[in-house]
Amino acid sequence: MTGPADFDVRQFLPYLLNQAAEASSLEFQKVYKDKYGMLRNEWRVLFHLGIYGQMTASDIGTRAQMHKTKISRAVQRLAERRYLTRTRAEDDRRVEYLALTAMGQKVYQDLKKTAADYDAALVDGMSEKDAATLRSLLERLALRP
Amino acid sequence: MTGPADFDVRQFLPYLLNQAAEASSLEFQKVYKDKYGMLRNEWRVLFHLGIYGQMTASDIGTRAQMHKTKISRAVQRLAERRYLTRTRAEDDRRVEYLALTAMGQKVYQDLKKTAADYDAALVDGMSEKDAATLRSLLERLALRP
DNA sequence: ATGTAATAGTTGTTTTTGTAACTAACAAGC
DNA sequence: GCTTGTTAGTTACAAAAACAACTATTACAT
Repeated sequence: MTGPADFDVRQFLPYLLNQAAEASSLEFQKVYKDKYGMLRNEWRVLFHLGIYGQMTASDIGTRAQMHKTKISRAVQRLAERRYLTRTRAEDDRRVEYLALTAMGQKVYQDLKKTAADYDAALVDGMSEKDAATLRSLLERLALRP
Repeated sequence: MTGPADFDVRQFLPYLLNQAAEASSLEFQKVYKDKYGMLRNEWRVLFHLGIYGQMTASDIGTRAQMHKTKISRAVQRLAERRYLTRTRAEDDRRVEYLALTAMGQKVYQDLKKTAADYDAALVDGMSEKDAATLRSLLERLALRP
């Protein structure tokens, strides 16, 4: 039985997850940063709009588990760069519909392709099965309340 | 064959890793933050010293893949709280040996125990085998240059 | 020995984030 | 209709991270 007494903190999941997340984000981060001047939160908002089309800031918050201030600022910057448009809802004037512009779509497609390639490099050497297990467990950990 | 065209960005490893890392860090973060007023980098430095005993800031940097400014500031705060002591090396006066005080050790032991419990909760419901696969793949991703 | 480079660690400045408080619009109960 | 509460989103301020420049010391080559 493995108790707390001989627990190896180097194997602590939050630590391993952070290490892996930081390391694996590094290379891809450079792409959206250097090429498009984007921050991580902006990339997240962008790809959610790319996937789902038009949605509100709250929708994004729910889907991406992002706080509303992060979204608010990311949306501002993306709007400045003309990657998205904001449309006030007519039935509920608190709400704003967000959608990518043509330019935003192009950036999304480009980044998505780069992401696909980079993802392939990351799982290179892993078995299909292990990679699938990894993704599924990560999803599960991410959804944990 | 799965090409970039139909790649689902929601399955992008860096994204999943960041989501899982953020979510899983949350609960534990509160412990070292609220109970000991520590930041993540301080917790990292602390547990490295707890594991390896005396080491230099550079050693920690190598082991934990942390930048030296992060370490420098974390060490400062830990020293202020009397969780560690700094000893100038006699043979090379640029170097400082860091080691936990008795109080630092106690904090480390307490956090380690909490971490062990929390880790157990995280893997609860996973098979032993899957949990092991997860840790091993994370380690591998973390070490990627 | 002496100028050049490298290493250990710190400090200063700028960006980003986190937290809380805020405005505006809507909803519901009485 | 008017108070109370809720939701959408923004803004202000404080905390933290990133990045670059810095000091001090040692190593190395000529």
